[in-house]
Amino acid sequence: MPRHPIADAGYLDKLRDYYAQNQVLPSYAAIGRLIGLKSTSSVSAFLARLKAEGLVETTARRLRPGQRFFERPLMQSRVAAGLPSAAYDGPAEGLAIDAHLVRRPSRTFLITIKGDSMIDAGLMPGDTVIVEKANTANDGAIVVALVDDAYTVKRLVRENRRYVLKPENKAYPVLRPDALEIAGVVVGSFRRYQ
Amino acid sequence: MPRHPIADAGYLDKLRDYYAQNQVLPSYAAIGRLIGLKSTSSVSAFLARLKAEGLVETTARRLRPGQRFFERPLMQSRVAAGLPSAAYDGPAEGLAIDAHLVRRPSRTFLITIKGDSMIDAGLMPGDTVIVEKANTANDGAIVVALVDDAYTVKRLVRENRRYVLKPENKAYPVLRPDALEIAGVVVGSFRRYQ
DNA sequence: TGTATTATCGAACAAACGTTCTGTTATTGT
DNA sequence: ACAATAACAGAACGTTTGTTCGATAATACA
Repeated sequence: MPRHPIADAGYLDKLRDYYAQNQVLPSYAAIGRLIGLKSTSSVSAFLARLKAEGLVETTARRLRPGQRFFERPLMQSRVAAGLPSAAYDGPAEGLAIDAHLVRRPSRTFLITIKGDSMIDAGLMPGDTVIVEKANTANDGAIVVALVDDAYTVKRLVRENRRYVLKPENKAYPVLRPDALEIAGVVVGSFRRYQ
Repeated sequence: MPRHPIADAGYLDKLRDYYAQNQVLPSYAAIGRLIGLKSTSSVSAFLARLKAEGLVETTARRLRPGQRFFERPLMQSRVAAGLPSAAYDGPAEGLAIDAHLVRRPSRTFLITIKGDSMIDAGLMPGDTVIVEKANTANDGAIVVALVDDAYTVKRLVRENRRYVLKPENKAYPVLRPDALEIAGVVVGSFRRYQ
């Protein structure tokens, strides 16, 4: 009795809302209560549909969001009409941002940018960079290096046979420390206004 | 028998990594396997410690991440000695990225920066800006405006008696649209490398 | 040394879990 | 009008869940 031909869309929205607020998916019974299904078998069928679409997965009897679960319309520059309502009124972006930026939490730390030596790379004073701990890094990567007991964020560049630390600001000189100790690789950055 | 005085730090790391990869917390038995505890009662005790610190919560028999679960250690520029190992200093300086950047989830959406018109403000092509929906904005704020059916990110500046949209790149002209419709205010931005 | 304290294990257990099967009702297509 | 289909409810089920209790061993402190 398909009362709502494609009610799944609305159901999914509610599931996403719940996850955004709780960082957990509810039990089948709770999902039923949430979206208005009285039987867990109905929930099971509903979830089977979502599974087929890659929206959720089950591993070891544990329901979890699938790849597509977090897909949401990112605003495009071009817009047909109206205001950004496709932005999905639910509070899900927060977690998406975190997962997007932090891949390995246990190896990740943050450093606040001091000064404008990396400004041409778009790193302004006060910005926070996301760093993954590492002892080595590729040529051209932005790294956090330990120089004179202070962390410094610079671009690692190969110069002849050695690596040097290059600021992204012509007003600053290239650093050629005797011992170059790398603390980590910058994998992202963020900033808040005001 | 405290074989590891503060082993919880390492345990927590593993939990966080697991969550980052799976978007779900494992069952008690699986947590035991993950961190090396053979009894679910040990896991229960371990989790009780995390609960006391606000790192996880339990609602209706369902384990979920707490507020502090997503905090990342924030390093200081100056470092006394050694590498950043401060992963678990109790209430250490930590920052939950999503909560930091997204204050009002229901009014927040994201836009990807196209072009280099805001590069002097540190917004590079490909950066994502976090936008709070609003119809008005303060003088000097970076806003998302609707100009010719396209979203554009510019700085809102008062010029005589009207507001204009000022790029942060001298190569671009100031926009003086007849009708200035503001979609939202940029409250933050982030970028991922590679 | 002796006594708390803490971290862990092992086992027992009721509650909750998700699956599966059967039956009912509404819609769709012919 | 009638079969086929789809969405759902309800009940039965074996499994898994997380809690709790008692016991053990290692450290910390007096």
